[in-house]
Amino acid sequence: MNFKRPRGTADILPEDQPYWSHVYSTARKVADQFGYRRIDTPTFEDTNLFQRGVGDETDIVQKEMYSFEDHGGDGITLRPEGTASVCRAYIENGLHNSPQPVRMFYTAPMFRYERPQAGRFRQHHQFGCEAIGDQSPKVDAEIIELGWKYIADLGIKNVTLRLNSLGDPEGRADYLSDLDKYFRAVAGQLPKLDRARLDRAPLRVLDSKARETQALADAAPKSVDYIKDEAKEHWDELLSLLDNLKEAYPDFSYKVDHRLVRGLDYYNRTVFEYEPLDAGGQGTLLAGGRYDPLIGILGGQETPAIGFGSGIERMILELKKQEAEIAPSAGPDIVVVSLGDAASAGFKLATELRAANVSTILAPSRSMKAQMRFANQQNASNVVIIGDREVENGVASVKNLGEGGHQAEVSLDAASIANHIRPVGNE
RNA sequence: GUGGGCGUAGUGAAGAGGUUAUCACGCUAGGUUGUGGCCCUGGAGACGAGGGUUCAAUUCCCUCCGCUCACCCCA
Repeated sequence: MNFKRPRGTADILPEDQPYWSHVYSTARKVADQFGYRRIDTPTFEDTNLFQRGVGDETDIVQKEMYSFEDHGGDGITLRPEGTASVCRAYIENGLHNSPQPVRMFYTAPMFRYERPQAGRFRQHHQFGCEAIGDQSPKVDAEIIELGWKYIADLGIKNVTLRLNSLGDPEGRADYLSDLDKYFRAVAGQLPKLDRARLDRAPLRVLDSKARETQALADAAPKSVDYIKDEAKEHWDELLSLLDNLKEAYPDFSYKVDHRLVRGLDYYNRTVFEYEPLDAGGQGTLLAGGRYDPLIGILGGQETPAIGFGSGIERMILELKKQEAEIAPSAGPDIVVVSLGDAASAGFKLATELRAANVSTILAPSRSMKAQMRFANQQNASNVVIIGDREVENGVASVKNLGEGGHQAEVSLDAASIANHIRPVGNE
């Protein structure tokens, strides 16, 4: 009986790692440019944190959490998303005593019990950013800009930004009741699925994929027409800030989409989503919004906040789809090829080279030809060949594996050799 | 949870109701024990599981399992 990885999980093999390091290093670099500092929180948390934070009624909490009781009887859940944990950490560590807003980012695995499909897994990874402690629309714009720059710097093209405002909870009742009224009136034209949705989550009817519904949803009451006062000012200012972004990012554009709603309960006001133009099913690359009520819900003092999460697997899928150029992982500086009795001298030399910070792999004990082939497959820049002849004369043959294949005899010591090697294609 | 598609070496494919299941790439050993990429030769490695039909099934049928895509939902 062979073991298999659990459903919905993936082995990220060495050959795939160049994509992952590209995404991680870009995320880190962009976060850095915006002054977001890394935070790491535990992989598992108190189950109640997510029930309260994400929302008891959401699908995530209802049917997708990996929850269990530990040996001490505590309710534990593998984190299904990042925001609740970051807010918990903000409260628990008294980060409201730091200069506000507190800007933080994370990259971490998330766990949801789902049926896997393209771009969806039971364990997936997210890069997320959160700005906590500032209600200004400038922070909304900043977070949206950060997401834009991240995607652009990754090398992903043809992405659209959609955004919407859900207003504040107090003002939302009117909108929800009008929306409900509207859909009830045309319920006969809705597919069965959407009629069911109308009962449990009227907002979700808006982003239905059914053609019949979409036409009706387009004409439905719009959230942005209902928001007023501060929420309205906030929204208008955000839009004008976003318009300004076009100067710095010529490709930047956004579309207000009143059908954009988000599945997590904690959002208010701004919500947004980045998606490839030709997105199929699981298209969303990055999504987020403002969640001013959340920290209060979790027991902290009312603190405005906004953030986003983005799926790393989905970014990589899109990079591959767009055939983006990714730097391949580098081969070693040196492969040491040793013959017969010189093997121990070869091992010693490899050690000395590494001590001199030259990346060095020892070729396996095979024929000369096989060792050379090995060096080539490792993508090595140089081989150092030592046989009995070299050991006797205290030298080593250093050969560059580029086009010319220049070879020279060098004194058999790490310093001389390190001094003599070149990268491939730069002789 | 619902619905579609698919299960042959590591990967991608071919195959027939009946002796050693084919090909390519990859892996590995060599091509007279000192020079890689190309080329040549050899080797290892597979019919998802269980039942049924049949003299005979990897091939036909059923069930299960797995993978995959879509819906739901979401990154």
